Amino acid sequence: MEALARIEEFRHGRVPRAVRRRQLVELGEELFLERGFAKASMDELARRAGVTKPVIYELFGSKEGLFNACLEGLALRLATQIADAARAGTDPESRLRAGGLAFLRFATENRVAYELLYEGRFSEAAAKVRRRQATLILELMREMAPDHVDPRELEVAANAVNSAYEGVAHWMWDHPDIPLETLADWTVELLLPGLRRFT
Amino acid sequence: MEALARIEEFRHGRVPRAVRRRQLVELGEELFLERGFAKASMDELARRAGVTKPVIYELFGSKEGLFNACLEGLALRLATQIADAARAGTDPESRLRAGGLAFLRFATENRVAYELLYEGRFSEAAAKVRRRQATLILELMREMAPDHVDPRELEVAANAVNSAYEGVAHWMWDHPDIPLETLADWTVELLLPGLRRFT
DNA sequence: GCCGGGGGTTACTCGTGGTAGGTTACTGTG
DNA sequence: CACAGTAACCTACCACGAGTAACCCCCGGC
Repeated sequence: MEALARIEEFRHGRVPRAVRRRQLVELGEELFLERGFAKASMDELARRAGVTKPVIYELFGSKEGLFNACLEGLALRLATQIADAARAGTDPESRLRAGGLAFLRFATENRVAYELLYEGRFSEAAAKVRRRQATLILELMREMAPDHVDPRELEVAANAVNSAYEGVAHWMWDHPDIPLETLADWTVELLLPGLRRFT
Repeated sequence: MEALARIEEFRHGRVPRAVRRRQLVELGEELFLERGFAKASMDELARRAGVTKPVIYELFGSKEGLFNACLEGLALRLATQIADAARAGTDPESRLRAGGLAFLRFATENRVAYELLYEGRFSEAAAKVRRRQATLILELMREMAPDHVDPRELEVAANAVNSAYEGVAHWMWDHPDIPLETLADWTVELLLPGLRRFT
């Protein structure tokens, strides 16, 4: 902290790599959130950071590289919020309920950020995040599942559950009048019966 | 047919708007499938069509406009295949089974096309296609649903089902060893119990 | 024969991702 | 204290792609 403060005082705005990197990721996140990936310009980021482009390219290699770095934090926040909520429950139903609710809450409170996560399927970053999410759900399910279930089938179910919640989130954005909790309940009621086999 | 053939003979490659339009949509579809939206260049499309860019812009207004036009056909094919399959069944279970299977089949046989449909959530076209798909499922469900169910809840369920199948399709691409029919069965078994309330 | 308009082209602008090569400020070493 | 060496940074550019203004040319109808 105090070390950072001292470092920030470098004359001429000159700053160590690590610090500049963090600053750019932060400003980049803002910019991507405002404009989306395609319309965000590296020139503008450079302007906002009071730096020139080669600095950014030195640190991140490419626009996609910067994008990946910016998604890191977002994806982590999402994953931990869901995991924490789900693992607070003990029985399968309460875990699904809590996890789903946490996800929908995240989706409302960070709508733009969440949309950003899934912008551009071609971005390898987005695909990775998607997989990570599904894996997390898979882990959570595995913790409750008996041994005799086909692991492949469990995997498919985890993916389906993940995507189903995504779909619900999209619907939710178009219908803000329906309370989030109601939506979470509906989704649980839809998915839970089919999930009982895995518990 | 014969009228078209006569028209194609126009000297200097000069051709009526409607014909040029169809040709460009066809070539555009190819190009987008090859390169994806972002990396497909209008200059190249123009080259391939043996035409210059202003012609394209005259007909479609913008790159997104062309993209929309190209998605039209794809989305239509997808929707009709699912609808036909689903409506062939009589009871809810067989309809879900048939519809889901049709979707997964489409996803395998037209993988690139399908990915294209969902590339770029910001593309209004993609969002529209997504909504249309969900609406189709909703229609199919409504045909079997009793009167007492909350229409909102039904809508949410339709979206969830749609997205769940999307997720399964993605998993499928990463695991080609699992037969499509098995996957379809698993998905039905996962979703059907929760859907019985709506029948 | 002339003229109106549909179909097409040339030749640009402007913005943006990306880079080569030079410059400045700080740091450790004799 | 001079003097590398290096980390941070900048100027000035390139290539390329979306989109456009202004012009052309050929055909059918009068």
